Amino acid sequence: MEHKFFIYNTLTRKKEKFVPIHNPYVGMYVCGPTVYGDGHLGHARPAITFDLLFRYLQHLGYKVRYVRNITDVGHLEHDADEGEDKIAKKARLESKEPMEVVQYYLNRYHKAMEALNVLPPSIEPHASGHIIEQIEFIKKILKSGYAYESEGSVYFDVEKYSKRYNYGELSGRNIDELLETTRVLDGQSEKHRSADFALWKKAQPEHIMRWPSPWSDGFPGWHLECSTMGTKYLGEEFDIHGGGMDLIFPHHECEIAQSTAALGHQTVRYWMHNNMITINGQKMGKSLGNFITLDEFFTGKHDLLKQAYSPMTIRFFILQAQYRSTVDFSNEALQASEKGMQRLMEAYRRLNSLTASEQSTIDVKGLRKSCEDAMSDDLNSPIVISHLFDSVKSINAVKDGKATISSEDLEELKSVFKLFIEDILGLYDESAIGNNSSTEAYKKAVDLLLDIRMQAKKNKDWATSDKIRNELTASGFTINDTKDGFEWSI
RNA sequence: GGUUCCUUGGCCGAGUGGCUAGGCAACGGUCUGCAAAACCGCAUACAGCAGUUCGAAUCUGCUAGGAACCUCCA
Repeated sequence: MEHKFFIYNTLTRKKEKFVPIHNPYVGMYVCGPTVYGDGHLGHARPAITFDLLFRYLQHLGYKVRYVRNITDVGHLEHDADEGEDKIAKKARLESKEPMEVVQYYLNRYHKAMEALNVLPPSIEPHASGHIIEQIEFIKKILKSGYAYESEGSVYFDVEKYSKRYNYGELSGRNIDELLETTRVLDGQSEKHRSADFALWKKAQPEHIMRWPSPWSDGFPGWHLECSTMGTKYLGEEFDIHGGGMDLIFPHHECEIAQSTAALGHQTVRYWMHNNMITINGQKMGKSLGNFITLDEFFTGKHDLLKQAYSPMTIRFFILQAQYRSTVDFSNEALQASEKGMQRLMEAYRRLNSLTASEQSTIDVKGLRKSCEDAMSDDLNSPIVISHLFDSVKSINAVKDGKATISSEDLEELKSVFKLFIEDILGLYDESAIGNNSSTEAYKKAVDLLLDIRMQAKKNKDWATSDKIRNELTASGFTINDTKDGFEWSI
């Protein structure tokens, strides 16, 4: 299998040709959500970006194992010394078991992801389910000498590590500066340096999420789960690791350090990072309090939203930007996406009612390759969409009788549209009506009404024809007359 | 303060040296009983200044504005 698929590697800061380690198998790991709150628009971005990657890799013929973790141990809220993890805190506030909180938000996350047509990953490991593995991982780092125990906690020794390896290579941070600016630590701290990070944290008495370990009853550090679970399920070396750009430092930098310290080599070939979604030019984030949850988008219930936006509108909106660009949220932009997507899906539907002719006056041949080239250029979904829109014009021209299409070209166009719209971009027709026997009957009934209207039109009985159209419109249907008939949708 | 990055027409958003992005909106027109849909036409955009070049939105420098990371964050 040989493909020219280029992806931007954060580690080298350039686009590189994708070559899997164990062709045709591909391992990809993506940082998933910390489940202590509802998912917001920002969470949709990596989910959709890496869903696009997952789908495209499969289209290219790779056998992909996609691992997306669930962080349910909770990252530390503030400085480690006064640490209380987010899930424990939320649990206390809501008087619930931590795992009850986790389950609640995880269910809601899954529901939102399903609505966005994000395929479930192959494995969705929980950090809390891999405490033993994480402890073993810490032991390896201790054994290699890059960690130290202090007051029941274990910390990673960044300075020592940086003498042999390159701490900061992913984020472009200068280790000397990092160490320089963090040199002053009061003697009370357990950490030798503040640049050091926790691998194991001793739990305070009030800390309810805790597990036994050789060092103390406590919990694993924030970065460890990804190193541990990534290598557990994908091997000591795997192809792709993804996540949001805000995770580059310190999260992914620490991951590289941990894995390298434990195993003696790096584990990840290609690091991919999606950019942020902004709101008024500023990052949408939990800590900034300027986020809009996915449910709020779906229902339109938020002060900043002028209307509800369907899951597919959100998905299309995100796919209209390349994943490494920021996307600025605004009602105008979302409305433009909604309209545009409707036009695209309308044309896709129309494809099934086109009549083929002997010859084509439109050009269909280049489309498949153009779309593939765009996808292969670091997942350039906006270019794919622009190519599809070019074909929308052709489809409409045929529909209007201003152009013709051969049956061969029509089949090709249908095939390419299905492939890119449904299989790769993961868009589905939200206004499509199912195909079971009851909807068949319902469709026939609507068709019958509109046939009667056509008859009335022929007789210039505008009162009857307008009545039928108006009543149906009032019930939520959209009726469009065509050259020699009608189209309807709901 | 340090590191990195961004600034494209009314809005969103591709493009990284010469050749059309695309979508939405607006405007004009065609079609139509009306409406809708569709189609056609339409913006000589690239933050500012200077430089490199036969030629720059695209390279270099400076200026202005903005962002991300440096602390949990997708």
